[in-house]
Amino acid sequence: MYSPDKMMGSKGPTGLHGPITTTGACFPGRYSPTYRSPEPMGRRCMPNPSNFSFRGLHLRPHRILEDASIMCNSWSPKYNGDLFSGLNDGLISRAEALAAVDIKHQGSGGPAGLPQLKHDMMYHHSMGAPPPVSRPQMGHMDGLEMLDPISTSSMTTLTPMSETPTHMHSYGMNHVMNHHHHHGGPLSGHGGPGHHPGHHTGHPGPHHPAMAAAAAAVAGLHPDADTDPRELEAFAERFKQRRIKLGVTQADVGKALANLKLPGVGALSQSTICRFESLTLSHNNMIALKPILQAWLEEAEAQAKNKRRDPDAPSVLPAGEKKRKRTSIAAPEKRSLEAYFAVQPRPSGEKIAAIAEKLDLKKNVVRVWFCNQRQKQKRMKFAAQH
DNA sequence: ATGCATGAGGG
DNA sequence: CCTCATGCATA
Repeated sequence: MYSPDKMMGSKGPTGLHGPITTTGACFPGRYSPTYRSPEPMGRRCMPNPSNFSFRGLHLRPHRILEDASIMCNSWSPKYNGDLFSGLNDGLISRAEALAAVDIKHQGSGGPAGLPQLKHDMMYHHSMGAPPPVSRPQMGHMDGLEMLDPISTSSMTTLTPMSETPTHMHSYGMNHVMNHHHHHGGPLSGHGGPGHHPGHHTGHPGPHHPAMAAAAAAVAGLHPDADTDPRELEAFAERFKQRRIKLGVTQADVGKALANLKLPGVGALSQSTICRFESLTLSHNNMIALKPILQAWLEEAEAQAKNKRRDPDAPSVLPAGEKKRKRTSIAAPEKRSLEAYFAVQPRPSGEKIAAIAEKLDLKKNVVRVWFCNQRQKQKRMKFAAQH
C-alpha cells in the first residue's frame, strides 16, 4: 500500500551550525525548465546524470527524533516581543511543547512502529482517525488558535518514431487533474481535503475503491482499474522492477519519455520518476503518469528485445548556469515549524511573517515550508487510508 | 530519496 | 495567497 514510510527525511549536517544555510548563488527564475503549459514542452532536462542511488530497496534509515529539548529552542535573540500581536514566545513555546509531548507519546522511540507517522498522526483532525493529539486548549492564544480553518543506460534513445498505438491514452498529463482543490472531483478519492467544514466523517465517500469507481463512473470516467490505489501500487512496483531489469535509471526514464513523442508528454525528472515508484506523488498525479510510464515501459522492452542500440548524441552541458540555492532549515527551527503546523496548518500571512521573524528565517521560506508541509500531509493522509 | 522551490492556474 | 505538479540540489 501507499506506505508513507518515508515522508520525513534527513536533516542536513548543516543543522548544527545555523538556522539556515544555503549553497549556491541566488538567481531569479529565469531558466525555469518547468512548464506546465497544456502543450508539450521542449523542456530540456539536462540534469546531473549521477544522481541516483538505488541499492536494493528502502533501506533508508529513518530519522529518529532528536531529543533536543524543544523547550530549549533558541529563539532569535533579536525578537522583541510585540511586533506581532498574537504571537509571543510563551504561546509558541507552549505550542511546541504540546507538539513535542504528542510526538513523544506517539512512540517515536519505537523503531518498529511507523516512524513516518510521527507527524501526520498529529494532524488528523479532519479524519476519522483517532487524533491522539489534544487540541491545545490554551484558552487565549489570540493569534494561533482563533482562525484555524477548522476550528547508463542504453535506453536513452527511444526511437522517435515509434508510437506503440497500443492503448496509451494521450491526454495532456499536465492538466488532467482538476484545479478545484477543494472537491474530490471525479478523479476519485484524492484524499479528502482536510478542510471540509462538514465533511464525510460519518458517511462513505469515495474512500473505497468501489466507491471511487462508482463515483468515477458517474462522472463519466472509466472505473477503477486506473484509479485504484491497489493497481497503482502494483504497477509502480512492477515498473521499477522492469526498469531495473532493463538497466535504466530513473533519470533515463525521465528523459526518454520525451522520445515517446506522446502528445503533451515531455521529459520528466529523476525526482518524479522516483516519486512515482515510491508512490510519493498525489493520487491524481499517479493516475496521470501511469499510462505514460506504461507506454514507455512497453516501448523500452520492445526495443530491448530487438537489441538495437544506437549511439546518442553526447549531450553538451551548457556550462555556466546559475544554480538555484537551496535553503536548509536547521533541526530546531524545523521542530518549531512542525509545532506550529500541528496547531495551525494554514497560518495567515501575518502569522507566517511573525513565525519567520522568530525563527529568523525568510518569510517566503516559511510560507513555502507550510505549503510543502500541506502537500506532504495530504499524501500521507491518503496513503494512511489505503 | 527527499527538502526546499518555482510557476501555472484559480480565487 | 493557495494548491498541485514538478524540478534542482543535496544528503
